[in-house]
Amino acid sequence: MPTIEDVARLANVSIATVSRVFNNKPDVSPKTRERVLEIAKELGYEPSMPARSLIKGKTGIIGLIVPDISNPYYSEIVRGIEDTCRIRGYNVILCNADNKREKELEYIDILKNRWVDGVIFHCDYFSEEHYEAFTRKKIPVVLAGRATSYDVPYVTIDNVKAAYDAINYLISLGHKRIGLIHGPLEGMKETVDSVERLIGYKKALGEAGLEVCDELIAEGDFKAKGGYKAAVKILKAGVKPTAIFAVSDIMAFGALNAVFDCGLKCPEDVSVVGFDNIDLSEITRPPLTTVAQPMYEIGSVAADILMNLINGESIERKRIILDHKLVIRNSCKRV
Amino acid sequence: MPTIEDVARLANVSIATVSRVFNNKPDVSPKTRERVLEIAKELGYEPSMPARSLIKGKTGIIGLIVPDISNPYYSEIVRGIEDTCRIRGYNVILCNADNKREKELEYIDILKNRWVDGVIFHCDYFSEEHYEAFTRKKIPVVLAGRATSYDVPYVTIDNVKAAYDAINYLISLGHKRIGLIHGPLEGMKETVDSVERLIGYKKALGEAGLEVCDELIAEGDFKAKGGYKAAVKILKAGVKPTAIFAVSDIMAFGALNAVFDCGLKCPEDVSVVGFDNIDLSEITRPPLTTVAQPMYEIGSVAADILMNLINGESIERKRIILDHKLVIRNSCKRV
DNA sequence: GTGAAAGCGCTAACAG
DNA sequence: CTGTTAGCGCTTTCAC
Repeated sequence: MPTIEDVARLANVSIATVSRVFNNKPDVSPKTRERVLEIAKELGYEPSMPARSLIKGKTGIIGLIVPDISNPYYSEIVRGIEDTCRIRGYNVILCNADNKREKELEYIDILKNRWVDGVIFHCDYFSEEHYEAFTRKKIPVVLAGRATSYDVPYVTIDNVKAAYDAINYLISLGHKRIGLIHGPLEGMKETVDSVERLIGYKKALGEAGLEVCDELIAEGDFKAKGGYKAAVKILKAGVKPTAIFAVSDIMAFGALNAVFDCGLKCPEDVSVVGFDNIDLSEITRPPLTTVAQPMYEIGSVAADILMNLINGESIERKRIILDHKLVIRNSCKRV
Repeated sequence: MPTIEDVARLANVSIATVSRVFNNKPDVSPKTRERVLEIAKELGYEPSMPARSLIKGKTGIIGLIVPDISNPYYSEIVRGIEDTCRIRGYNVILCNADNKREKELEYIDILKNRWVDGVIFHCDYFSEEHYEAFTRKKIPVVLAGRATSYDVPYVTIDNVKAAYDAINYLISLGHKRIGLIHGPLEGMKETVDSVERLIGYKKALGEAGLEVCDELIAEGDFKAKGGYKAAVKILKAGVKPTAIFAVSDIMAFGALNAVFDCGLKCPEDVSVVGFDNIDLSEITRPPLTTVAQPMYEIGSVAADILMNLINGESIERKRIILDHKLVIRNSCKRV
């Protein structure tokens, strides 16, 4: 590995000059610049980032903490983040934390020691402990896909409204007994997807004068099997639902199968609505009607905000609510 | 941000001693150690990784170049890699390269400048150019999910055998007209998944005395829509296939729908076999029979090999072929 | 325009 | 056991 000194020696200049060339500083004569570049190329020299980081106090790296990269919802967000960072010359350190407080805190620590310029964080519930950790360590942070009342920038969607829209659609189709499959509730903290969507669900029912029936509400785990089991539970309950709203597409996939396995048909007997609009949601049979949220954009916007924050640029808005959209396919029917 | 010096001053010791404490060197008196630790904790001091990297010539970071993290197949591999690295104290820089030579090379460059200790690489075809880049820059590299004839460690499965097994299964069920949906062929380089699986397909047919019919072979793009189109093409061809083998589950999902949309039933009229065994493959209707490959393990083993390589430990085997397994569900039927 | 020198925060001999 | 010192490779004054 050639260093700046090797280049300087062979080019008959000082290391300061080489440094100037590689930092595009103006005061270097064209001749010298050319010669330095030539020698550097010959040697295959390129500046060492760690050395640069040490002196500048910046690494050009951002940390990314997500629950689980193997989940399509997150991997799409991550895609948006990485793409956006790449464009602006940042690299991303990926951290899977499985929503475990302990792992998250450990990663925050590690990232801090690595001098990352900032981190994008995604967890089910952004707690005081999290806020404390970032604040104490003075790490710029933005939340992707999660809101918070703490003074931390975030980009997400309006989950209450999104669920509300989905249920209203079902109601507009004449459904009266609508089941709901939510995910883990995290002690009913308000800023958790499932809780917010549950609120939207109840709100819509309430406004339509429909009763909220506990038998129609079941807990899943954001996985297909969990969705399946929850759907079976709802389907086998006393009140026969004519529709089921699962707060994630993956769970909706499970629900779709549960419907069939219970000897029913979707959408003829039971309508199903999902949430997320992941790629695969259009290839189920029937194609899934779902609430689309812009995963890629959530990641991309979050990354942009973080990088602006890092570079001291002013942020117009710290709390960004992106639009969701009901994508109507063929899993719902008028009753 | 407190530095080692701050701690040294307040603890009344030299920075060398503080360094010793944080590197668990033996020759520090328990008293001193304790005092140093206490002060460090008070100050919230932890060693700076960039500084450490600079002096040690190692960063504890490994680079990870994959085509696309938002693809479930890759994200599962990545999961295995990250988990395994985490356990051994390494962090991972994630790079999406979309199989674009240019992006890959650029990332290799960046990772080199960042002094990553090694990289795990995944691309459709490992070319001379790639090999050259890693060799010239002296970056330890291991391929995950891809074989090569170059002197580079890799961990993958036997794609020829895997496809061969799948087709033989179909043949054993009495199928004679078996369609194949492959992915892009990359100029027919041998070490490409699709090419290898195509070879296995032909081999099985050949051994069974069945003819390879071009009309039964179509190209997809590893996406559901591509699989759908390819399946339609095969289904509408002159020779009516009784089975279709798609070399990825996602394409098989598309094929499943194509079958239905052509007014046929799976498995009654057409059997379908996929490849990968991603999570979702068991929730299709019918549940997909598929060739399972151990994505997580591929990543995990590749990471282990790389870290051993980095630490100069001897590698028992540089070329690891993990087992695949035919997972029989309900998408195939005897004819 | 260019060079000399002082660090960035840390580790690793080498003394004592 | 502990301190002193010389860098790791680079950027950034401050002179010339």
